[in-house]
Amino acid sequence: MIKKQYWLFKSEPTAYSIDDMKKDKVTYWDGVRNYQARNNMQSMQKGDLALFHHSNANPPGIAGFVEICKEAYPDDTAWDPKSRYCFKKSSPENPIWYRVDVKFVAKFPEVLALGDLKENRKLEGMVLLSKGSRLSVQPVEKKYFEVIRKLGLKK
DNA sequence: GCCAACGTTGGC
DNA sequence: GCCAACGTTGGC
Repeated sequence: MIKKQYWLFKSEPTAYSIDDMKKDKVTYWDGVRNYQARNNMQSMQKGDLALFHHSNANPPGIAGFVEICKEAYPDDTAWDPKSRYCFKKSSPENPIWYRVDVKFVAKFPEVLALGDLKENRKLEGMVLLSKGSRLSVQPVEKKYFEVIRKLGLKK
């Protein structure tokens, strides 16, 4: 049994929100063009859980969570010249970029606003809350994940 | 819309 | 391999 890991995805709700996720049930998380985020995706294992964060939203915050249902595989939008995510150095022989499939698990009744999370002392030290944290795919420690899951589902 | 923080690019 | 310039992210 491999130990379960926890993650966080950021998404702009105007582009793809938790409601889209809920409607689609399963989606592939593509378009990631940042090496650190990619490395995180390659570390994901089937069954891992990931928080779903709304960025550039009002308010920004965590809207629910999802489960990884397919591990990293090449993101073919990277060498599709028609894709807005096209990346010239990428090709089927040398994919560079990867994506994972995720499955909807839960939408929190209310978004957990970033401002409130920052004031929660149980979440001190969480990557998302550190200043200037722009990474779009982040690891989350289990203790933080559990605190957030409880906060989100309790309301 | 501003701007701080961070990543990437490219000249040297 | 340094680092300045530039682009992007994302909270506010």
